[in-house]
Amino acid sequence: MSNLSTAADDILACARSLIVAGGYNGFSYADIADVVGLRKASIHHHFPSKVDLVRTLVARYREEAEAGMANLELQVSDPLEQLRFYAGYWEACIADASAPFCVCALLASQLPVLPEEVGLEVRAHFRSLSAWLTSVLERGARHGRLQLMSTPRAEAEAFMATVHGAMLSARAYGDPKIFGFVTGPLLERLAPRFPPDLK
Amino acid sequence: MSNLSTAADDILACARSLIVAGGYNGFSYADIADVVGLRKASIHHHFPSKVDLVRTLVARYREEAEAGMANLELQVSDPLEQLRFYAGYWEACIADASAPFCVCALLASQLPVLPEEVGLEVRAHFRSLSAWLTSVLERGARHGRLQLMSTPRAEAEAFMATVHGAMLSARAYGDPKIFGFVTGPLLERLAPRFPPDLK
DNA sequence: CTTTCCCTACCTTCTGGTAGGATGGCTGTC
DNA sequence: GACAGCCATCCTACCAGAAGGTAGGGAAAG
Repeated sequence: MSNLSTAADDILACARSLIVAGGYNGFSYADIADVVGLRKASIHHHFPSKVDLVRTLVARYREEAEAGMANLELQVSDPLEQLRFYAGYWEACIADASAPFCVCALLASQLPVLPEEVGLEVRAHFRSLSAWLTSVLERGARHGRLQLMSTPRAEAEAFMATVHGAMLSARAYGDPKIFGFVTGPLLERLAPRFPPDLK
Repeated sequence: MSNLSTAADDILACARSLIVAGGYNGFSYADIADVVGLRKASIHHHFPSKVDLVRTLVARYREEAEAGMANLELQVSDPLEQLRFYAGYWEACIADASAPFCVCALLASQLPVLPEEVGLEVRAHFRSLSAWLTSVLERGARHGRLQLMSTPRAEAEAFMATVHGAMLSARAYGDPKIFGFVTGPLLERLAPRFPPDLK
């Protein structure tokens, strides 16, 4: 076991951070080669074309995201706490600059110029994230743990949009704190004014 | 008067729509040349470098935005109506696909790989938009025309983030209606439950 | 003795950008 | 009005480097 096929993983990790920084056209095979310490041709050995690389990168990202949502369902039962955890995850990623943007959100902004296969993966992530948020909000509303002002679906789309917009603002202002500044009140608003049970 | 220096305007308009589609690295001088019917070298005559082109493009975009805000202050007095107009403007742009994304929002997502001069303009737009939204919300709250749940500044940042995120979702889903689906409830929530005067 | 991984070397196309020439409209001056 | 000069616009032709990608060989592990 141990470090099986580290090279491919390194390449994917490097490409991910490069995409997060500048999108699909913001990096090249040469950029990756410089960072991981391989030659361009060796990158092509692992991922024949750029489309291959980015498609598998996004596919893996989606798997991780799905796993994260599934895990959150197991570990945390309270819907509000699930949302808090989700927002907190991104707040931490942005604060320590380890992954200051969602790969799919960034790629989605360039959808019109994305290779079709990549675009399909990106869209799928949006649907999956939206579906999960909808289910969390629906359950929270049903159990009186969340206070919605419209349908779960509408609140979910608004929640997702606000989180993505908060990432953008944090980047635009060059200030990680703006993310929490935006998502904090968003979560507060969803918390019930008079908690049905005292925690 | 009449069509003075139409060429430069054509180039800027074309570059704008190309940036809206794919960002700074998503287009080339050759792409512009194909569309406006000039040769690459002629584009360089009007805008010596790509940085020149995009910097003036964003500067002009900012001027238009500032003018739009100023005009809105003159034409519409009610803060809620101002916000509605702002959101409605983008809803229309997205629906007819004429400008399905804010140039600065798209460029902001690629800030780390943007030339510094362009980045500065982009950041300036965010500050200016945020400042205007803050003033609208502050005034609305003061006059009882808007119902805020936190400070005007916080609501302004949340509003801006949600609008940007809604643009992203509309693009990701390939469905212009999602923009209104997200921004509609956002505006409703700001509208006073019991209007202080009956319109 | 095949497969995996990585290499050097090379290719084609695209990239932003430059040099320098042709056209043609606007000046000022006689 | 004629004429020279200027300058804005657009062109062809070119360049160096970066883009994504290919061909084929060497080492080493199974």
